[in-house]
Amino acid sequence: MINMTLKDGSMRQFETSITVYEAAKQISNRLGKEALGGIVNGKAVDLSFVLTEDAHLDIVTFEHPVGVEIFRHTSAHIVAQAVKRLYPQAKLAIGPSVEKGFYYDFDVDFTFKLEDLLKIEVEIHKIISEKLPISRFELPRQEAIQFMKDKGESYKVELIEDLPLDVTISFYQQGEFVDLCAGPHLSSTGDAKAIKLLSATGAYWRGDEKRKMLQRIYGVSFPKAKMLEEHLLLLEEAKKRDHNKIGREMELFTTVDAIGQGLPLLMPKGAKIVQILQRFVEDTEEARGYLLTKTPLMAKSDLYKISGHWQLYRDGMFVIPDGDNPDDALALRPMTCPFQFMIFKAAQRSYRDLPLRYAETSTLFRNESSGEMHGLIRVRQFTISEGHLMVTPEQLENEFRGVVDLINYMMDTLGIRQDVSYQFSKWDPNNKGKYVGSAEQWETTQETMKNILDHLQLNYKEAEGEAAFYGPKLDIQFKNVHGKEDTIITVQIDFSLAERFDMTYIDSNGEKKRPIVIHRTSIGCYERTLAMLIEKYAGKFPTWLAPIQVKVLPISDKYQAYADLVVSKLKAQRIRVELDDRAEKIGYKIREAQLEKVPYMLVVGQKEEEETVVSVRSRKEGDLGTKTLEAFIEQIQYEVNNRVLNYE
RNA sequence: GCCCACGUAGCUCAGGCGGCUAGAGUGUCACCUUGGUAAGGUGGAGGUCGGCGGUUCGAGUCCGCUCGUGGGCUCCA
Repeated sequence: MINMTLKDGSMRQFETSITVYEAAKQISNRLGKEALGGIVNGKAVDLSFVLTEDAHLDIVTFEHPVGVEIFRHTSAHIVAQAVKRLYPQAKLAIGPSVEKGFYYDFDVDFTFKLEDLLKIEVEIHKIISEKLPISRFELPRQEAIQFMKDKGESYKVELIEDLPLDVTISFYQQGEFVDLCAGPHLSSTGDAKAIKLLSATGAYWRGDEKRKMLQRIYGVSFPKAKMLEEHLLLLEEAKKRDHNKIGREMELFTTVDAIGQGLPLLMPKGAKIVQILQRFVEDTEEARGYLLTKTPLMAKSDLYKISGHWQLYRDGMFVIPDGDNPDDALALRPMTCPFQFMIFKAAQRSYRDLPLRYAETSTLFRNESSGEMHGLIRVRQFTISEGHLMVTPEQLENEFRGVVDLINYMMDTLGIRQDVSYQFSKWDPNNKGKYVGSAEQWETTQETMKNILDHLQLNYKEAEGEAAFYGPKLDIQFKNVHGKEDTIITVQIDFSLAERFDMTYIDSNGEKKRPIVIHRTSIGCYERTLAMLIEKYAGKFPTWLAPIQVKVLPISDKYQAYADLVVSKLKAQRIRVELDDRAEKIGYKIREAQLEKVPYMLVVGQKEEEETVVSVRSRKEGDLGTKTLEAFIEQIQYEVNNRVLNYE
């Protein structure tokens, strides 16, 4: 008799040893049909895993993340099998399940074109219909290495050699195809059902750009064809919110070949939104004790040599030669820190002056590599709500909290707080050359930061090797419509640069001390934030952010004079208004205004003129009936002053 | 920087196995219509098919290079 504790806490007894699959069938018919694998005492296993003793058992289906992983991982193996059949010389690298599906990397002496993917898909469907049983076997380390050597799979050999000595080395076989894999997997290739290949791209072996570029095939898979169709439809829908598409359609920004990559132009409507955000940010920061600075956009190399940028970040900077002497070069600034540090240093500071909080709406330049630019999200010139706080060690935690509070306020005001995730970005101790400062400094700073984050009860994930070169970061991440994650806001604690810049303050004992620096942004960079807002609201911005808040639509040109009066009264109240006085019918004008995503339309005709009112139509709710202009102005001002959010 | 896909009118796109004067919708302009809550009608203008070079009797179409856009890799706000 063995006892299994199920995930709902109930207990189940089985006569003798039994496979996970049989157990699932006995628990329920449905579970037997849908089971993809199991979790036994926290460890994911195949359906064929034999239960021999008491344990916690969780049967996983496609509704469980582990089930999805098993499913997608097997899909990757099927892709690899298909590729090996069509291109026997292809060498296998790795093929994991990832958030958006799965991929498999191959070393081939050509590149996969779209038409190759189609051929591979045909072979995949063959393999699925062959219903090949998938079985697991284990080999001792040396035999495993020899086994893969014999097959000419040099990448697999490298992988095995790098495995920890105590780990069990397992393989999975389906038909003629064998792959090194920890598993678990489905029981048969027939269970993989609906696999779709999405793209072929290049990817460096082990993510190292100095090593060989392999060919990666991305795909996605589901247990039912219908689920796959729905998923593909969802991807299409998401692309309709793409800030690149909406931003260009709504004339928020554009790009021009002759100006260059990563250098978007904000058009009047986009610039208006950024201006609104910037005013809001600067006012809020001032209210919270920040001092505004305005510093140069470029500096001599001397400055960057002190900060470490010249040594560690030179590839990322635009360097401007100055005469014949390379030592006299200027560089456009990639960060504001050294400039604000110099302001700190421009006077003798006392502990009574701290904390000093500097803020600047700062334009930065970063020479991103050419394949990196993306709409407004990755650009070469951007403007960030930058700031640095110089604090004493005692003030650090409180000031850090203050920064997080400011950030939360910003995110709440924009309505995006529930859409972000927190990441604690740490250094990579195995790559010390990328950073300034000692290992001890890094470890203690990270510990300090971790404590603060824990006190703040932020639900963060840790990311090694993601720190800035001068310190660990709290990164606030958001995902774009393609599911790609980017940092929108960041806070960093820096124990290094104060030393490099010889920044000091006099403490209460009259001794010189180094301040701790908090690098932070309150709303991130305006271009990227705008991109995120476009995608968040699909262009239907809240009234306070909408570049055009009201469109006045006269029924005909007989009411032009009244329409002009309405427009001028709104303008006098600083409401952003446009007049559509084209000789078109009202239905047509409404349709256009609606497609332009203007929050309010005011229809004016004979009735309105006689009664001196306006007919209000909202983007969201349609016809709202007539109101006096004063009442409408009051309503819109309420929305603007309170920064009312809307989700449509 | 590397890999994949793409670049045709202001915008969205069709076409393309090399062959008359390159199409549509939408926008824009003119005229008619003066209207009541998501598209009224007619007509006109607008393109050296991203750029440069090559193959050819002939290139928007084929080839090479280049610029740009989108998606990945490395990197990063």
